[in-house]
Amino acid sequence: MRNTRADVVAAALRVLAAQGLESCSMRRVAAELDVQPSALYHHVPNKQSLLALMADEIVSGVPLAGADPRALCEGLRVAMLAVRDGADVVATAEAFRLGSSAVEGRLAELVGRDGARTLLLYTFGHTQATQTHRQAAEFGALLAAPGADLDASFGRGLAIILAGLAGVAGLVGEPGGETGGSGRERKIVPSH
Amino acid sequence: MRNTRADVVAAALRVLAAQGLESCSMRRVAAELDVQPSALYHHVPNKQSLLALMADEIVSGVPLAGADPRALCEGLRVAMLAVRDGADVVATAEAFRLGSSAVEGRLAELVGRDGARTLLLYTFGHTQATQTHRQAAEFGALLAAPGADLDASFGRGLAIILAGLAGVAGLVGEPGGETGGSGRERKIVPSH
DNA sequence: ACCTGAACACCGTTCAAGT
DNA sequence: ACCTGAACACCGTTCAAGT
Repeated sequence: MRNTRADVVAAALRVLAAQGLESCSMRRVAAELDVQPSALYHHVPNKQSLLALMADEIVSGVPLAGADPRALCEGLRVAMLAVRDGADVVATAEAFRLGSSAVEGRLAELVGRDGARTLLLYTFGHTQATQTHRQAAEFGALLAAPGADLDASFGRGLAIILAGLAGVAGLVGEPGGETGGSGRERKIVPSH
Repeated sequence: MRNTRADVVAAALRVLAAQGLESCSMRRVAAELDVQPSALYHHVPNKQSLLALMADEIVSGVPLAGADPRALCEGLRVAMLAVRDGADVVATAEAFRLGSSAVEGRLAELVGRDGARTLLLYTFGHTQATQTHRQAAEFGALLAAPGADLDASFGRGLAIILAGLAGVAGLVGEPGGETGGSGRERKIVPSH
C-alpha cells in the first residue's frame, strides 16, 4: 500500500503552506508524493473534495468544548491564519455546506442559527481580507500600512455582532433553528 | 477602432451571465468578441483587472444616495444576485480593496468604519452562500429545501448587526475611522 | 491603436493497462 | 488496491509582427 487518502491530504497541505492556493494543483500535489497526477483520483473524486478535506484539517484544531462564541470565532480565525491561504480554503469549502459544519453547529447551540451564520460569515470574510492584505503587504504593493490593526478591527466587528445578539436575544425566536431545536444549553452573550 | 475597454467588460459580463464564472476565461471572452485572446491584453493588463471592472459594473446599479444601511446592503445583495456568480465576482474584487470602495465609503458615513466593514463582509458572505446554494439546487444536488428562506435569513442577520450598531453607538468611538473623521452626517440606526 | 499567430508553461480529468 | 502512461480539452500570458 503506497499512499492513503490521509497522505494525499497531508501532501496537499504541505504544498499549500509552501506555495499557496494558486499553486496547489493536483499535479503539484502528485509531484509532492512522487506519483502521477492520475493516481490522486484513486483517493479523492476531484479537486473540490480534496480542498474540503484540507479545510476540515485546518479547522480541526479549533477547540469547540468550553468556548464562548467570541473565543470560538477567534480560535477559528487563528487556525485559518496559521496556514497560507487558509481562510480562502476554509471559507470556500464551508460555503458549500452552509449550516452543517461542526463549528457552526456548536455556535448555533450558543447563539442560535442566525447568530451562528452571521458570526461565521463575518469571521470568514474578515479573515480572508486580513490574509489577502498581509500577502499583498509582504509583496510590498501597499500604500499606507493598515496591516497590524486588522486584528483589532476584527475584534470590534465581533463586538458589534455579539452586542446585537445580546440585544435581540429576548425579542427574536429560539436558538437552534426550526428543525431539532435542541437549544437547551444556550447562554446569553454579554455585550462586552 | 475595433473594440474599447468597455466592450471587453460588456462581453465578459455577457459570458459570465451565460456560462458562469468558471467558464468566464480570457479565451471565451475573446471569442465572444471574435478576437484572438491576446487582443484583450491591449485593453486590460490581466484577468484580475477585468474581474475588478466587472465587479464595478455589477455594483454600479446600487443607489447610494438617500439609502439607510439596511437598504444599502439589501440593494447590494439584489445587484449581486442579478448576475450569475455575481457575488463571487464582487466579493473577490472588493476584498482586495478593503476599505476603498464606494459602497463601503457610504456605509462608513452612516455607521462608522467598523460597522461598514462588518455589514459588507456579512452581506458578501451571505449572498455568496445564497447564490452557491441556489445553483446547487438548480442542479438537483440537494437533500432538504432550505432555499427560499435564505432571503429571510439574510434579513435576520442584518437585524442582528444593526441592533449591535445601535447598542454600541454611544459606547464606542466615532464613525469614519481614525483618518479623516468626517463623520458629520451620521445617523443612529434604529434596532428594528 | 488595435489586432493576429504562434508559442510557453501550465491546468483537471479520464481511461486503459499494469502489479 | 494502487499506480503508470498517454491522451483530451482546456488555461493565462507574452511577444514579434502586421495594418
